[in-house]
Amino acid sequence: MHDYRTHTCGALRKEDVGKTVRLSGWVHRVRDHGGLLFIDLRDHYGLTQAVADPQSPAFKDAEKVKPEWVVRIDGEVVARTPETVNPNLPTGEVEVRIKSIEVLSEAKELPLPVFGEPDYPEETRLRYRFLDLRREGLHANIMKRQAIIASLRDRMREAGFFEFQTPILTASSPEGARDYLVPSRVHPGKFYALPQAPQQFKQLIMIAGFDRYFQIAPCFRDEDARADRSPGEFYQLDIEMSFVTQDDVFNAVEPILRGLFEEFGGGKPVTPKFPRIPYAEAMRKYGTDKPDLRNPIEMQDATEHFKGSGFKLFAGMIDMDVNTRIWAIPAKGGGSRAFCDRMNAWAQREGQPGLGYIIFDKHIETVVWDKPVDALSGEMKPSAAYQELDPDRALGKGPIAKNIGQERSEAIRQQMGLKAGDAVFFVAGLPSEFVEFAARARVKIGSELGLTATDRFDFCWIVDFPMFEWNDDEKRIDFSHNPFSMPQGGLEALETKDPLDILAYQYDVVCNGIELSSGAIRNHKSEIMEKAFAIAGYPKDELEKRFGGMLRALQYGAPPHGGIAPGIDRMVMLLCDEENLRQVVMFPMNQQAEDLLMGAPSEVSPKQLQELHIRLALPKAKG
RNA sequence: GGGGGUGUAGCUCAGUUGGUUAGAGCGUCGGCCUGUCACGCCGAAGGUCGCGGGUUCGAGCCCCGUCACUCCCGCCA
Repeated sequence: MHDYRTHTCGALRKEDVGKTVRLSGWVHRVRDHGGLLFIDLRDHYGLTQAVADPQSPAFKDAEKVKPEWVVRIDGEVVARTPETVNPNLPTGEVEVRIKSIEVLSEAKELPLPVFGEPDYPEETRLRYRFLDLRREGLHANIMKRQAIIASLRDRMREAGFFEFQTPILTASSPEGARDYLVPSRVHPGKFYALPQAPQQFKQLIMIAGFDRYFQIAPCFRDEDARADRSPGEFYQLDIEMSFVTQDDVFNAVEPILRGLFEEFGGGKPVTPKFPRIPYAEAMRKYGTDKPDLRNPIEMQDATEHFKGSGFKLFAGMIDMDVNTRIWAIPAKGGGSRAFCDRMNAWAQREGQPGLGYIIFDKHIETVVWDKPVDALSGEMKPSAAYQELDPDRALGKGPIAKNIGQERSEAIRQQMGLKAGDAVFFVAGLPSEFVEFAARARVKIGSELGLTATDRFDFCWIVDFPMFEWNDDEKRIDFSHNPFSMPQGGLEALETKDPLDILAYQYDVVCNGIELSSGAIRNHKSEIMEKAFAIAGYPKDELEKRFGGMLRALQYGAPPHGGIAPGIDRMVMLLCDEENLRQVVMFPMNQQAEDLLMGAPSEVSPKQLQELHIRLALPKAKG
């Protein structure tokens, strides 16, 4: 018989009744009835109930075991009587009658229970991550993560991609995030950097002629953490393809993402054909470049309706500044005073002056009869009654409606496609200043009114990002996304158009309001790269210094190429329905970028520093 | 770097207007219990109320400082 087990704790079934078996695992729960003792034995594969009675010579040993001890149990598989079957366990039709039990490893009193799934402080969980990982929910998430990654590898290979590794110790890139630096022992005073992404390497792989690359790529950025953003390190499904247009990238990646979400999304429907929304349109309709399309609300411009209107606040703003815009946010089913006031109060809490609205009520008017109401009695009884005049119309209510009048209110209602019982909210001013709030109002209205679906994966491509943007702090033109993107219109556009009007073959893929990835068709011509960097204020020698390798590669026959890099952690979070990365990463760091289990970062010995030619210049202690 | 939240038993939390000896559930320990699977019942141990200072006759509670964790802003080509 094997030293530790003949079966796993998830294996035994009714067919195994009568077998003598050996199981090893952790003591999950003990239920001691005095005359009868149950031990739930757990391993990776499942849970099996073992039972000891006082006649058994093992009873005394079995009484001693405690939760999370590791034990080996020898015994006989017996069928449970019908009334004692546990339908919640795959092994619930049988149990193991204990013949002998041996303790392989004891456990101290637990700092956090493995049994059950309540919340525990992050610090404890991270310090005892190995215990936390034994718990069912986290264990399942980590297993799902590895299945997702395995599936991605299969799908990528099936789609004709090849997995290549790229260096971890590489050169610092001055663009983008803060680098993690690694001192060089051999070259005093010089440093490697960990890659923020294999961006340049994957382009070099294309230039080297390998045609289709992917990698489950570790990326390192020394930036502060968020709930959905690990400090330090994370993984991307890094993809690059040669001789492709933007459409080719979409056509390659979309089925992989859709298939993945269909496979692991628990049956939630996935967008059959990802819509492609230009950046400018997304900003106009949703106020953001990562819209949650489960929320059906689309904003519209309603400036015209307020021009010269009796609502002096908005009309005045329009007169003062031609760039003033009034955006309307439709709120189906939001046509109640209580709801609109609540939204207004919310806006004020958010630091806004308020959130103007029109409520659309039923088109009802008071009608006075001066004819007999009761024909039989003939009694003359002038009385008031209400009549719904026109079910296709609605009556605008609220201060704004009062000031702009019914005609303009009705025009707004028709433009927004609203009915009686609905409402519309307005944000006013310069779009650049209010979009962010408008986007939040859209999200708030959608969720408050229950308009936003919760049981779907809604994908879209955001396309046609601007190549450059105005950096108002430094009063200069910046790259708005990736400096390696191909501008639409190529060199000619760069030479003739206003830089801020130039679009790039730059795209994002968004799911449920979460940006999964950016990607681009790359700039494969050195002269276009030189021109683009010149517009962003980098002279040629600067470009040479920073991206010399890349620039050189572009001068020796670079194929047109492009790619994308969806974030693995975020996809797993979506598929595990988790809000926090720590629920889907095996050994995460805390928000201060510390590994509490291993004790990283840590001080190193003077000898190590000496070898690296490093002397510390520590900040003075506070106080 | 900045803002918010939290910090009370091993764990999750309650703790009234500042007022006697700071409570509950889970866990731990002891006892009882032959069909439980969140077993049940009885009992016990377990507290620097994050830390330091202040106000007060009196502070878990109020004030100041500080630390830790967390969420957010900045940052993340």
